[in-house]
Amino acid sequence: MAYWLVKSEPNTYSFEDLQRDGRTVWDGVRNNAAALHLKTMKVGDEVLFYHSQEGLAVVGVAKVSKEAFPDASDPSGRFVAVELEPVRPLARPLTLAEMKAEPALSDMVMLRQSRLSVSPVKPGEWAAIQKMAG
DNA sequence: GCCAACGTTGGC
DNA sequence: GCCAACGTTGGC
Repeated sequence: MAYWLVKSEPNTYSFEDLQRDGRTVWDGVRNNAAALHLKTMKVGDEVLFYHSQEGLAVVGVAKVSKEAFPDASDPSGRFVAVELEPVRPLARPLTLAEMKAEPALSDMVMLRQSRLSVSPVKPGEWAAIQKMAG
């Protein structure tokens, strides 16, 4: 069981949208490093859902409900998608500023590589985030 | 709106 | 195979 973080612009697709839909195909990733992470995901892995551009906070937890399959929106056939389901919203959103200020999170991939849209989260980081979010 | 980070493309 | 130019993402 592994932990991940995905980014989405809430204007485009928010955590509320995921809760409404019940599940969604996480496609459109066009970055090799991010795609590699998608390919590594297993059913049941838990995923932090982060709102970029607007909100700038982790707002909920999702889980992988279907492992990597070819991204139908990618004509080259190189990239993959997964399917995600909502688990629960965080008790309160955990902002980027709070995460940056937390020493336990200083090595987080998403903080070190701000443009990466899918990144791994270490168990210790996951625990710290759950604690901070109440 | 600007700019830093960084991945990708294409000329050589 | 290198590297400059360019495009995209995302924070500020």
